[in-house]
Amino acid sequence: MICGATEQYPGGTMAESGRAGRRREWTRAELIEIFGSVLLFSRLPGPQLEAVALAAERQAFRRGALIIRQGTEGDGLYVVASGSVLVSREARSGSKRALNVIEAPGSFGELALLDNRTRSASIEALEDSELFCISRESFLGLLSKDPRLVDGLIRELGRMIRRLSDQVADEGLLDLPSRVAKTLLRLIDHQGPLKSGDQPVVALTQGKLADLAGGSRQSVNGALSSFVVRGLIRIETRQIVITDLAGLRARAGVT
Amino acid sequence: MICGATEQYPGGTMAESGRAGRRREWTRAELIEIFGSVLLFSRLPGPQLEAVALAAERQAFRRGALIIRQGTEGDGLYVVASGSVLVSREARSGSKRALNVIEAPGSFGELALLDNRTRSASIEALEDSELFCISRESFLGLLSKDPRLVDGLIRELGRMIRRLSDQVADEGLLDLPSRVAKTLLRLIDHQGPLKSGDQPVVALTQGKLADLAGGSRQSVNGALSSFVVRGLIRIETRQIVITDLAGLRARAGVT
DNA sequence: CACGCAGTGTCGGATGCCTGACAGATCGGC
DNA sequence: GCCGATCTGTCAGGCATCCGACACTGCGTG
Repeated sequence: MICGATEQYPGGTMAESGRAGRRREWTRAELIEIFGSVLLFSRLPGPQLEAVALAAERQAFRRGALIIRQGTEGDGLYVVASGSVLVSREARSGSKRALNVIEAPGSFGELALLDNRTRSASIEALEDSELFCISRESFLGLLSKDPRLVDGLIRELGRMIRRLSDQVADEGLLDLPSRVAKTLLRLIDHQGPLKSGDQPVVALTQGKLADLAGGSRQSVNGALSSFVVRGLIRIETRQIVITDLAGLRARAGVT
Repeated sequence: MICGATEQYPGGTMAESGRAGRRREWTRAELIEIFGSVLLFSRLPGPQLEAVALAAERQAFRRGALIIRQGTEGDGLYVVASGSVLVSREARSGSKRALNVIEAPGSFGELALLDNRTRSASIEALEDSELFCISRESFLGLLSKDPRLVDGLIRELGRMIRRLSDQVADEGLLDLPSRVAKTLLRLIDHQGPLKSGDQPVVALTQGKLADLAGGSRQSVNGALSSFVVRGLIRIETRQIVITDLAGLRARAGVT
């Protein structure tokens, strides 16, 4: 057991459930495609990518499953191959604050590579998802063999810092509706460019969106309703469709 | 002019003003001491530290001077040799949010090394301060010559991420008094261990502390007053003395 | 197919925090 | 040593947001 708990399907087979469901193994080409799309590994050529993928342990999680519990031991880096996960921190009081959503292809757990502290956040699967887990030891081995990985790591960390600085600054500087708008924009712009004609979609319950925006579910619902009135978005169950991207940008106060 | 604007003393000599005042040049030993204490350079041996110091341009700033303006061009890394600086972001509206205080010995501007974007935050001198500025070009040169620098950079970035994650989570999860308490704790624990007998001191005006904690000056003042009543702190002009560290930790909700 | 649970929409009261205002204290420059 | 600017302390009014409550909808599960 390289990467901690693996009993993600406690006594049952994985149910096919929407687009995330997937039982077959990945082909070599697919793996290279996925790992190469992760910023951390983006500088690596094909063969090295394959080596990374080989060092990883495949794991699958159902929608809602807890992948990492904040405060526990664990030193693995995870690559999200399919599906998406929610990064959140919880206070002693039980209330929790969501920090980020990571969609395939993406990665999380980079911090555990740098120090040996306990997990700083909890990770939950937003849909049925498949992850690849690479132990700290394996990663450091790869790192020493290929300095291009260092480059990717630094870029990844830099991006995280910019994002987090933004979030801290927005918090308390913007009112809730603006924060909601900004959160929506943040979520759609780090899911790649969309196919032409399609409208960007944020697939989250309003509750989780509220955790991300730092407000109560009710208030976020109110903000969203006001956006609907102005034709900026359309609300569907478990997801929000952006119908007027420019208008939403304006509402968020982005130039 | 390697590191941007340098006219920090517009037509005047630097006034001796408290502990920060300092006119003479630094000795080689002092430079090594300072640079070696910066996490970014902590892994480098003496000779390399000296090389780094030689690549840096010395600059001095008066209390209150604007060192970097958010949104401007600039690619230098700064080392704080004496004094302290405030990192903050401002919104279009003019209101600003302080992110962090960096005291000597410390560094800022690491992000500019990673990408070529404009400055993501403004930097202001909290006291008369002396900085050493290293251009991106110089730094990358040093980086390629000594891989130990990479190690330091990654550690530095990792620490920033943990700190920022904490801040985002606290925001909106804690009420203002708790946030104020936590901000005070954060400020004193990354200024090194104190001499025995001394009580930790946070040298900030209540206004700037409010910017850091994400509240209004008035509310922060109220929170501080309540701490005084409970004997946790003592308020002096332009600084706050922690008289009951354990009590303050409890108030912040830290175990 | 029917039930249960999760998600959505909406109220109204309670309140923490902000805004604006002002007086006294302290600092720093002339 | 004086004076302006900065900093601290405090109050009252207003409002954004939270919280608890409840009805309705729709998904997925047995």
